[in-house]
Amino acid sequence: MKKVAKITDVAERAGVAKSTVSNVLTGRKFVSDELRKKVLDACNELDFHPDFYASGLSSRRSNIIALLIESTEDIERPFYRQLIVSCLKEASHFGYSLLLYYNSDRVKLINTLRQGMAPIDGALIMSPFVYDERLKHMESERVSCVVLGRPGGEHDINYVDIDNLNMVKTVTESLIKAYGKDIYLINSDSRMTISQDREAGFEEACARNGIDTSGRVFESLTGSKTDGEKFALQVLRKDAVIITANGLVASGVYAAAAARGLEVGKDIAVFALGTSLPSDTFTPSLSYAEQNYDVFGRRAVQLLISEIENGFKKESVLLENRIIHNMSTRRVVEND
Amino acid sequence: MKKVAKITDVAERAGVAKSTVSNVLTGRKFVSDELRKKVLDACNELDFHPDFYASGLSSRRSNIIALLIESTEDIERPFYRQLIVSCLKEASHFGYSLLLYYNSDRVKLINTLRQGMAPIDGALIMSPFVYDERLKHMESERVSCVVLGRPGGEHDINYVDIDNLNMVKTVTESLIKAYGKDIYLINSDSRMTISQDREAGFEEACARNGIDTSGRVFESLTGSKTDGEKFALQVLRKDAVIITANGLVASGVYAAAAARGLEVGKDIAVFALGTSLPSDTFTPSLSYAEQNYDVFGRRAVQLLISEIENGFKKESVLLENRIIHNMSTRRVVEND
DNA sequence: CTGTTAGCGCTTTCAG
DNA sequence: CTGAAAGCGCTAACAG
Repeated sequence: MKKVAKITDVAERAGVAKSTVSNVLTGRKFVSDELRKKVLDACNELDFHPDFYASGLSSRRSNIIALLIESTEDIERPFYRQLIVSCLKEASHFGYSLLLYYNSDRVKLINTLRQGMAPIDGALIMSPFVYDERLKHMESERVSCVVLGRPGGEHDINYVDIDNLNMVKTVTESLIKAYGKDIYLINSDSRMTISQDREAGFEEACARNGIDTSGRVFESLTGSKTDGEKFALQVLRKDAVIITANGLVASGVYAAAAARGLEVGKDIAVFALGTSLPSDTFTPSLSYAEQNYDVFGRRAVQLLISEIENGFKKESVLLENRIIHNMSTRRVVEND
Repeated sequence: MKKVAKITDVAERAGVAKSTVSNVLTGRKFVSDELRKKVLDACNELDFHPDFYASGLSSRRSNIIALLIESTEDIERPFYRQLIVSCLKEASHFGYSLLLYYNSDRVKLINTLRQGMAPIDGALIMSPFVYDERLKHMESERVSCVVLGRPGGEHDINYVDIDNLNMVKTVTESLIKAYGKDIYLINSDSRMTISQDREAGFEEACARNGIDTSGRVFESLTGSKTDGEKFALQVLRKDAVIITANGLVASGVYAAAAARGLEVGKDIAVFALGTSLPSDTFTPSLSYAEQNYDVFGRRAVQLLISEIENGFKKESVLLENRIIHNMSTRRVVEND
């Protein structure tokens, strides 16, 4: 039964001081090549591996970042699934691992941000947390944080968000120009800030074109094909435009159009503000806004790691979506 | 500038011994209700939170489990995205968080399994790791592990896998019975064990029905619609059966069928061994095997946590997929 | 650049 | 149940 080597053993074997071993391991102080090699050799010979807890107890560094998710969120959504993967990739790229917390108890989640409470150098948090006063009361004694989404008010916390408002505004305007003023929005859960931003963009564009939006915005809580079909059947006529929150809802609109004998793209327009279904699984191909959740996660991680390694500097990020016009809004393209 | 409370402060405030505080916090020894309350109150008043590193250094427990992913794996695959989410949900359910490691260096990944190398109580590892001899050489000094996928040979490590072989065998047999012997498999990357298992199942069923499989198995490395269309066009005739690795490839087969003037379900059969596209986005609806990656991850986590908390006990798991026959294999249903 | 030493904050032991 | 004390294994400060 061989014992596990510790830093003392390595020092002894290499014939150097304990601190020298520590210095070559952490790289925080220069050590001559000769000694460095001796130390490294000794480490190999003894199959030495530093202890995480012990080094963390002194250095307070773990090379781990956390992603905090409140379990009221539906983590099965494509958004989260993509986000987690993107964050993981980017974190790994910088030599960090990603620790996922998923809890219904926000207090627990927030407490995890305290220095030393969890083995993390920093954390990615979702925007609702920012409103929590507890977060304010621990400004000084918490780890680095970056917020995902739009935080309300002023905070000394960096954030990353997608510019939903301007995206929807742009889309709405170009659709009105190509198809006219009979335009509708089938939005998702209005409690989500993303829905609020989207609706605001829609309203702004309509206002500019003298369109009264009452009766023009629907809320689909399920985000399902059924909902899309149901709402579309209520309003669909020639030259109508329907903007949907996602691809599934759009597929319902397609079904409604078929039922009404209207040709998508030619008679009516359909645009999805986000979709996890490939646009060419639709006939005619669906126009949509590319939800770049990938860069969303990546930029957030970059911001966080920069803050961990170089200290805080105010530098939040607003990302633009790419708008893809396919055959379901063909008049827009033909206009150009 | 208030200082952060430590266990000594709590003890002082509660008027008890340091060890008593520790005992109520860890729950490892009985403490009278009276004292327990005093301690808990003191914790609240002082806003005390135990230090992760310090308690880990003594107790060697973190309530964190890891998922190790080699970065040669394409983590964007639906499999991984679902797996991560399922593991996270299940881990949280038991009060654990999930730490994700994603690295190209397998040695580093394996070293992470050593006791104390990382703040983890156990780890989920992918099957390729198991073949690594380094893993064997550290049996005694590693954390608890559960393998995801089929490990070769005998190991004293529990694993969870999906029974792909029998699933494909069953599907193949019932398709032959309903449509005849002109059957094909468009498989995915043959280096993946899942592909091997699937091909084996296909071969077994064919052998039993006196079918020579040469020229009947295609390998689609891209798993794309294009590939499905390409291969299907080579072999598609009336009464042909094509089993595909996924839904995208199946959509290519649908396209090929249309080009040939063959009606899916009636003239030919299409079956997807897995698909991330909802089957009703296909017309006619696609038959498929439900890839239950969700229970896959959950069972693995359950196994791991049981091992962490109750010690190792040989109890691996083989999961069955549910086979869903829709309109694209309608003769199978009509046969019944 | 080296080597000693003092912690880091908690758990555990053991005699009272 | 208490209280003192001995670690856990490493980092960091400081005198050489």
